[in-house]
Amino acid sequence: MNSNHVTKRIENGRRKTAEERRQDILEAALNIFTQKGYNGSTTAEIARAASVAEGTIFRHFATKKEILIAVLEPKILVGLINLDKEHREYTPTEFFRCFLKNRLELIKENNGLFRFMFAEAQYHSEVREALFKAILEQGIGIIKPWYEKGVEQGEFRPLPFIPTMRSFMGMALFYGIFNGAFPGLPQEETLEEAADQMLELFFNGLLV
Amino acid sequence: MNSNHVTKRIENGRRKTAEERRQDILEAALNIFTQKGYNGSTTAEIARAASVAEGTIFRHFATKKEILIAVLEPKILVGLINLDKEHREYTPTEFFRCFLKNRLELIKENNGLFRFMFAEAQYHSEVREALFKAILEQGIGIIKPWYEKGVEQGEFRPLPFIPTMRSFMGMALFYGIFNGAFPGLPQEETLEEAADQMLELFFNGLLV
DNA sequence: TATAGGAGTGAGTAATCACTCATTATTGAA
DNA sequence: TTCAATAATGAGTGATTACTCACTCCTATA
Repeated sequence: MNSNHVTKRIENGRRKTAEERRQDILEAALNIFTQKGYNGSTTAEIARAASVAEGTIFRHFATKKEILIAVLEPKILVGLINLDKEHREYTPTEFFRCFLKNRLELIKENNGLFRFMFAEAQYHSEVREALFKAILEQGIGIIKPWYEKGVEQGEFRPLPFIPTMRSFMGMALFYGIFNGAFPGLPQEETLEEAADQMLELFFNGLLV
Repeated sequence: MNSNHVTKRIENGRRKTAEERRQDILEAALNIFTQKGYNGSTTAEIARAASVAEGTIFRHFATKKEILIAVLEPKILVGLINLDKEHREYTPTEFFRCFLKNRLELIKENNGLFRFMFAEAQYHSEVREALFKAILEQGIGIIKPWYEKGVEQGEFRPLPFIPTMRSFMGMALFYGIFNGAFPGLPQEETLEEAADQMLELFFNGLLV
């Protein structure tokens, strides 16, 4: 007996479009996923959070895993920083400063998402490969040209690129992701200060 | 009808002790957990991997979650490095070199475990808190005295400790954990070389 | 040798899961 | 207004889950 059927409407009385419903579900799924992990979340829970019936979910996505992919797909490609807005002549050093601050902001704003992505990358090869590709693209595609420019101009020492980039990314990710995971970690600094301290070490090292 | 009952024995014909069985189960559980995650693993699977009946598991552990805790408990405390074996007069710089190599080896040997711990820390507060405590103990308890000694002796610049330590740990963890997760990452170096390159950057910085 | 009790077993259980589908609601076009 | 197409629904389904328990096996002691 399916008698009390009332489809939800938005203000102007229009029923939501299929695309809007899809987005509702994805948004709810991301929320639940980041809280409980993929395997710890149920489709019933996601449906409740999205205010739709469980069956509706499977009208928009064939399987639960398809939701996971659809959730991460647009998020994983957020590699493009808007360095270009000023666009005028960065020195390589300035580029690194700007890039780091940009990444730290991004990670801070999407903290749960980032932690979730790295966690699930272990268990889902699709996620792992997409994330791997994104990291490489940022590292090789964006950073490397600036790094080489810095070396050519005599601004940077000619250290091997991959290990240097890996250390740089490690600093940023550990600050952004783990600080979010362990909110008790002693950290008085603002994001701006944290970036400056990281850069001070990265550029000049610990030794006198 | 439970008629074909044959308890397994080890070489000398003795039945395993309760403690030995417990360890079998923990070892099997760690294997399964690191492959599929906590929620992705089933007690039936763990039992099969440990060559015991599913019921046996629940004679040794009250719940599945208790297995998780028992698996990680001894692993999480592996903070004590054996720097002391030579024991003679490290300079602070030498300490950092030795500590880093030691940690990289540890992470490499227990790669799946480390990734699993960080992943599950998100979803289980017990794991999170234990891990958090271990990180703090290593950072504050082990590294800090050496760091301060280095500053006093004029070997290190007086940078703020927490951000510096965080960057240091970030480099090490990102190398150890993510390199294990993304085996395709370009990395020709041995662990020894990787450590040296990390230290070169950490001590002297990128700028000329 | 007899026996008490701990260790081990695996079929059974209630709960929960992802997913289905018959039915109803809502739409835009004719 | 009618109607065909599409969207939404939620009870239902078979599979799977963590966990139980009645029972058997094993061993240490007397």
